[in-house]
Amino acid sequence: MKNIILVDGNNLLFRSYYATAYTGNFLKNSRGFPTNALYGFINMMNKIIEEERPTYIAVAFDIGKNFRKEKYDFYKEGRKHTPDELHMQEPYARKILKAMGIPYFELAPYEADDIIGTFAKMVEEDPDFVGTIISSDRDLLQLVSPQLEMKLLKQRDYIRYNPISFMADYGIEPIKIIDMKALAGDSSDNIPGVRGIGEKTALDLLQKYGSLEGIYENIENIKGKTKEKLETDKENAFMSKEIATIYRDVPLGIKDLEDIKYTTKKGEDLIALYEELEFYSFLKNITSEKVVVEHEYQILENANELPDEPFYGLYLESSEANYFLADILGMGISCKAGSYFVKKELVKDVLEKIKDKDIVTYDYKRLIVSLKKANLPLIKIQDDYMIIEALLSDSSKDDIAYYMVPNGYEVFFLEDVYKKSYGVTEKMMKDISLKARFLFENIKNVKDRLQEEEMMSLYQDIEFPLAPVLADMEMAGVLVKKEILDEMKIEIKEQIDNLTKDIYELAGEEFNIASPKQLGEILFLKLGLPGAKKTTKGYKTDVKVLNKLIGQHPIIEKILEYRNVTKLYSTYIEGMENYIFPDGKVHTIFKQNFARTGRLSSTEPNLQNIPVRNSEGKKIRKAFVPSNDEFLSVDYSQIELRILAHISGSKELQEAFINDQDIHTKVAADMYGISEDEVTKAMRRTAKAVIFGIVYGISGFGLGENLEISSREAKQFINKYYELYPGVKKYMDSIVEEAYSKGYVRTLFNRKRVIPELTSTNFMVRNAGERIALNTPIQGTSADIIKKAMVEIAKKFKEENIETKMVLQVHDELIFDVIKEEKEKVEQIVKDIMINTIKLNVPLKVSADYGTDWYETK
DNA sequence: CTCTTCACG
DNA sequence: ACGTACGTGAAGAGC
Repeated sequence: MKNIILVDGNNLLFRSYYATAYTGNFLKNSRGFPTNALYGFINMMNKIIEEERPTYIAVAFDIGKNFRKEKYDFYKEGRKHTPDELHMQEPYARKILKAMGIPYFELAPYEADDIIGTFAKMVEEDPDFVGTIISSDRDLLQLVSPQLEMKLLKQRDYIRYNPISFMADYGIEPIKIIDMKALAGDSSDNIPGVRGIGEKTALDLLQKYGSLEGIYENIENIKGKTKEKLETDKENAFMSKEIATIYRDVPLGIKDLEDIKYTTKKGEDLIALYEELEFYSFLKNITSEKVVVEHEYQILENANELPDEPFYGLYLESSEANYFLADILGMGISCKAGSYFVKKELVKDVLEKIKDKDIVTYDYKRLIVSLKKANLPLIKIQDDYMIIEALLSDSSKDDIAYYMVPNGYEVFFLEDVYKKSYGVTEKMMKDISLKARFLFENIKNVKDRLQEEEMMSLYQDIEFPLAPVLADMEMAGVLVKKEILDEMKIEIKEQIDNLTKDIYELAGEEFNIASPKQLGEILFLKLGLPGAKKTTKGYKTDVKVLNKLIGQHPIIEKILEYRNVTKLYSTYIEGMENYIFPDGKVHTIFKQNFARTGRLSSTEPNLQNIPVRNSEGKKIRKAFVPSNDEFLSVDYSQIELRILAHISGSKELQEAFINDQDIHTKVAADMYGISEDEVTKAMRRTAKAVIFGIVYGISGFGLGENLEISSREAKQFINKYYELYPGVKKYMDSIVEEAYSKGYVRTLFNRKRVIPELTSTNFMVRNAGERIALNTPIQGTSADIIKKAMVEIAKKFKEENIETKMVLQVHDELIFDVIKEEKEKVEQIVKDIMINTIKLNVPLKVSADYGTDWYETK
């Protein structure tokens, strides 16, 4: 099959330019020549080649006069003139394509769309071809056909349309895009359409009457204003249709599609261009493409064969992602003298031999659990490459292959390793030893970078020592009483059955209540309830929507209850039972370096989202019981707010914490201008919502939704808060400004988060970036503090020979499985460390609770 | 495989 | 005028 790719070159170049242009200070080479558009353009072309694997390709550009504009003066009127900085880059886009071996076309008076249209026609005349059009311009959707898809580029990703998916989204055939433009017009091209008719009405009309012509033939069946509008602007409609129609017979001067066959070309011309533009990263990619790291290794037969050296790279490969279920596939060891594959049977001897040496590994926590599980000796490790890379890179990956493959170390990705069920192949042994070699060769480099980024202390004092602490917590596990879950199961099953029956009766038919699509149709079509909100697929039926409908129909409350109980049933009862190991415990896996703020996350099962807010759901916690005598839960009170008080320097806020006031009551009193004993529950609730919202960068609208008040009122609350706490407002403004200028923010412990959203041209995405800038230092510092406390607690427990186990962390809370003789001592140590692990300008406060199951704890 | 919904801090 | 609170993980539906 011949795969053809048709690229809208102008569109890609424009998008790349505007992606970074708004700052006014974008990429230039050392001679001041702007290169920002080209940089993005090359990136996109490389990605297209890599992802689409074209066998035929053409890029189309606009050039010179344009026949639509010649005929209709207003066409594309009001468009800003192409900025000089972009104009200068245009010829280079052509040169680069030529050097890449990618044919491009431009021909006045036609536009890029018409050129693509012409190729589309040629594709349809040859059944051997299939292909994809690439652009963010929706006009081109009219060319979608059974042979030709379109990748419609969006801000961050894209949607792929074929005739079927297009029909599903729009309810009309792709070619009818033309008729839609004829009716709704297009403000970006200044196509008038019919005044007063937008996309929604246009689609409705087209779904009914098929085409623009069909609509006017049936004009008598159309009522009211719409009819009037259609009659007034009939001429405009047909003219708009003409303008929107892509021309498909551009004289391109090629024989057939064989003329645009693609053959990779990355020769000297391209190198020269990259050098001129100073695109060193691209240069490295094309030159390093040939540089595949050669790798020799030995299969170790005896531990004595391993040379005695001071420093080794060690990599352990598991048979699956969850290391509590996995087996050891083998181990790689690398040192100056060479690289070795160590089979499972020999791991023990090798570990004995190197136990006092310097060792760097990848995923220390996995190593500890895997060795322990296989009854192998645990050895001391100096560094964990995975943790270091996670601190350094913007998106963390738990698969070492992501760091190796781009550098020429050719290994399988874990996804593939875990798929293989036919034992340890030669390729796998090679890969495993190569991974160890990669660690050996590159650890110095990443540690230097860590030093440059000033995160060495974060790594050495917190993240690295935390890995074995988490390993111990995971291995300790939490005991779950299956009998209790089973009891609840029976009870809840009955509730579900009853609710199902009631709902069917109230709806007048049977349907899948768990399907938002079917439920939406029942509620809003069949029962005709008001307030329908559409998503792309159907109606929204989430809690917010349903809550607004309470009182309108008795089915609503039943559905809410149904949602409650089925969630409990499938996620927390059945779901939890599936994770219980033969020892009667669940062993969650904490992801240490995944969350962008530095928080932990918990998986298989997630023990950080066990119900607590709702009294029915909270009962699940009765099933979690201590292995020793009691649970102790110690949580920080309002840690994020205390951090805000500290880093913002707000004197008012700090004082409130220093005086140990109830912060929500205090803020409520200030906001309403009354004394604290006059504050009602509702006032406190409002203040609390405002305080939380501030930390997240909320808008008046958002707070209004949350409190069910008007946006205007909500905005007034927010302004009042800023007035009372000017330090907070100042912090918010300055951290956002700093984030824009540096491109990243940091926590108190120097953890860094790059925020690419801030460079987006999209208003929405940029706003989200600002909120991230605001929130990350707060959430992240809180994560740093509790991580540090955990390390210190584990250390102290060890020193004092305490056998009580720390078992869970839930962001601002630590849970211990306590031996009763150690109770007082443990509580003292934990509280003391949590409070004093860092000195802020405000005191930290904790509260402790005991229980014989998790339900009783608090 | 993506979307929607809902559980937690 | 935009579209509307940060950070997660799991389950079910439906393509």
